[in-house]
Amino acid sequence: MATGRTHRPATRSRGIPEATVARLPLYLRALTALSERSVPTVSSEELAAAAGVNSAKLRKDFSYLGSYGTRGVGYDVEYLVYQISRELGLTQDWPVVIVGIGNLGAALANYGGFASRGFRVAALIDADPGLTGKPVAGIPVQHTDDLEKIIKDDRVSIGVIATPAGAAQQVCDRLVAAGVTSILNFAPTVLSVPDGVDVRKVDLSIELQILAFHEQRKSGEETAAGDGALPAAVTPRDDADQGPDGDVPAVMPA
Amino acid sequence: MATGRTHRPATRSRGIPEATVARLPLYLRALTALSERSVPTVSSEELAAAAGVNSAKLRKDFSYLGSYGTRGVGYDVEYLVYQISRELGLTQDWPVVIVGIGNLGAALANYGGFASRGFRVAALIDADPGLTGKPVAGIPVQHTDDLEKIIKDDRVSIGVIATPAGAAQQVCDRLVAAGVTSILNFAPTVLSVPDGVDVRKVDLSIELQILAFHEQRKSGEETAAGDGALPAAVTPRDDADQGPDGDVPAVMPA
DNA sequence: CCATCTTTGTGCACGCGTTCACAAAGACAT
DNA sequence: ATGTCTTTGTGAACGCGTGCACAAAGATGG
Repeated sequence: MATGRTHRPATRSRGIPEATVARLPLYLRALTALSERSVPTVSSEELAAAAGVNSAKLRKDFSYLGSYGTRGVGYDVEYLVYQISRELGLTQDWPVVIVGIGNLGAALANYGGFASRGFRVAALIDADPGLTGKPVAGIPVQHTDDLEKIIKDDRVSIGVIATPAGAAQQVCDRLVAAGVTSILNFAPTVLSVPDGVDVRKVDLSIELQILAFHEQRKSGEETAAGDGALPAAVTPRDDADQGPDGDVPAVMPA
Repeated sequence: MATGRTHRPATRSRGIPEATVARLPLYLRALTALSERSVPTVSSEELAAAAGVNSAKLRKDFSYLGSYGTRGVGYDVEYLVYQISRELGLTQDWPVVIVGIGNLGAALANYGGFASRGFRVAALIDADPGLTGKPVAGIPVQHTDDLEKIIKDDRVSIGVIATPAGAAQQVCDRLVAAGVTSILNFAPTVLSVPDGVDVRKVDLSIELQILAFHEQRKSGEETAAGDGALPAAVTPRDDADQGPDGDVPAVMPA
């Protein structure tokens, strides 16, 4: 039933791998910086360093777009900026609605990176009548009742959900029903959407927990002689009374 | 030189795959919800549906932690909550500092999901002297000058960077020098960190661009007879004057 | 105690993504 | 025109992640 699918499974639209698509914005950012410094060309090695990836990976990524480099020279910065922008669809206008204007929603509305690349905040929507009409980031907040009308009038296809978890699925359903086919979800919930709708999630809590996992590993490495690596800069956190398997919780399985 | 590495390459600490670690918080969230409804046990099928993943994947994920299920019955909810929490390191206290108290930093400070699972906002730090002392989310903002002291006094090992892009690398360097070994980066920049330091990034702009890519694909599918899927609900966006390869940019490569 | 039924745990195969390593291609100097 | 030097583009191998499909394990009922 495709509930909560985040990365798309294997639809790979025209041959550009999903992993490559996810890196294109990174390259674009690095290239834009070079462009502003009027750098004419760049080698895969330099650009890869700027984007924080392997140079072979970068070359293979670009090879999916076509042969835009010149051997012995590198890539033309301006040309590549245009090609990647076009491939990502950033040469057109993407109206975006943000639903849920709390702390996070307001921060997103104020975020400059939005407007920079083809994205335009078409509307801010919140369920709180007290907010209706109040400007946030220069845009008046509209009430949830008008959600469908806003989506349709402005032909919005991308929605950002920044509501509490409890409201997210309902908002999502309404967005999709009104015609939104891409959703960026900040609410800590798994969203169910029909086929043909893309969902990407940004989950602060999950990221922190992943960091905590690795952090814990760095601290407690008593048992099992180290498998190499783990060189320096490890604060030796003294109170490591967290037995690797010792104590049992109050509750036991039947 | 390991610059800007996000997912760790292949260090796989004790056999738990990175992909599994990334899903554990998802399972934990679903299990916590079940726990609050006093559900005693859950099958892999049910839990997988709640977490939005394949049931076989979930079972394999759990198998890396050990054999915590009972065949014919399922998994004990409370026990699994504890085991996953322990594995993720959430049974201990993780002091976190947030650097950069702008719109986003303030939103993060107010985010409840922080405190819920072992994470504690130890300090808010900003370079603006005008902010120093002012409470945000009930915590007084401290000045960047005291960053090192705060990190060391509170034994902080996780830092959240919510500064503008220009300041991020510098803040990162100071955090790392002071002893932070895990960083969650919200600034749109590639961070360079020494080995042994984990960086995860949350980049709104990148997520939107990935969505735009797929959105563009949904709209313009003139050439190349569809490879199946893509059934309905596609707004037929009329003005598709974006030739798949036709027009050339103003700037051409040499 | 045995049969049946449910659900876990996992062997296996497949596909995607990454990386190495190198041949091909072009720039540039002589 | 020829040779050298740089850098791209990619074939091939490898490893990780995913999902199928099934045997093993235990619960449950007679």
